[in-house]
Amino acid sequence: MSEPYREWILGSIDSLRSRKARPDLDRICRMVKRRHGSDWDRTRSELEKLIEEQTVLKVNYKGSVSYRNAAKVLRGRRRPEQSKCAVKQPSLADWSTGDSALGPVDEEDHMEDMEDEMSTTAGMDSSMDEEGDESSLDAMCAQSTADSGISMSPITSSNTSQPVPSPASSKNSPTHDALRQDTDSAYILPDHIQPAAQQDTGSVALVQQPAAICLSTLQAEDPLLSHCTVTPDEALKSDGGPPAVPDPVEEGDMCTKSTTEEEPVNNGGMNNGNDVVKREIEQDPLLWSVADVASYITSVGFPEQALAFRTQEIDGKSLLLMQRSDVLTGLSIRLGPALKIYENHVKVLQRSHFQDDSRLFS
DNA sequence: AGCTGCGCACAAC
DNA sequence: GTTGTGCGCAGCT
Repeated sequence: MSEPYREWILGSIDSLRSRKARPDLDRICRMVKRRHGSDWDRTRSELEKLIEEQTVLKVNYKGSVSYRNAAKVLRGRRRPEQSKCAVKQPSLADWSTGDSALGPVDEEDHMEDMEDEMSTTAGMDSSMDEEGDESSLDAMCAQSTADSGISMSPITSSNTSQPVPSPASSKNSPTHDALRQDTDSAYILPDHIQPAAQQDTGSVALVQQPAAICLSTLQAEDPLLSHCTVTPDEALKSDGGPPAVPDPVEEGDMCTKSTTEEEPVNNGGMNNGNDVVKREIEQDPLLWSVADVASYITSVGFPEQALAFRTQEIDGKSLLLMQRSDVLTGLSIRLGPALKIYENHVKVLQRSHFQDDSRLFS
């Protein structure tokens, strides 16, 4: 999609929200048209694209369609109201793992945090079936995941993408969340990415999907991994940072702990997908575009947070200039992932980059 | 007429 | 009690 539209639409949504107006299609299109003169249909189609890539979330709130700026929803302390109505279909899960999105209190340790990050599955709602007048948009419903590290990433494939079911977190009883029925408001996936389990009754199964799903999702959603055929661990571990930098462990845990730790410089097992990642990593981060940065953040296991980087238009230069506080507070991402991203990736990239620079001058 | 601000009620947590 | 949401109304342009 064209960048201006992203800004325009997100800006309109934010603006509408700030004045307590429902950010629905009508208001969004009207505002974009008024502010920027954009054609209504064009705005609508661009909005559709944003929904598809989950920059915008389409929700059903209090019986009407509403749109959310995904980057801001991520920090939501809870999901929109739900469970007010009778359930027609089992929803997949709590989209926000509301409790865990509340703040840093549950970021006490890495394991807990990783469980936390994985504790959210795609929230979906069958209630959207009731809508009949927004044919195109209806097919493009965004899932929301405040905590899932994966499912917020852009969907690039219409037939391979799946929301990432997350391993259950005993702490937050995600199974219960998963079984909670989204009715009044929920984030919805397009049909083509609706997991099969949602179409039957397999909510529990979904929230406990094996790690392999993580890879398929990464492959489907992350261009850098789109060719990947390795295990999730390999995919995640091999790209943890620039060469010669120890790879953080936790990202590997995102999907499975089945592999042993490897040095990231050991690319012996890398496949094409990882080669892509490697090439990008080896490229000077200074040259990275916003998309490159987002892809990198996604590739190291933080697709949800990558969205924040994209939203804040962090390119390679910005990334190398980022300070700890910028990552921790400037991106509106949760403290746990933010700390990991900064300590394990941003800092590492910066160190590597500036070491290279200093070598040049010495 | 259309846009904006906001009090208020509601629901989730 | 806190927070997110948005209806509905009043004021503004």
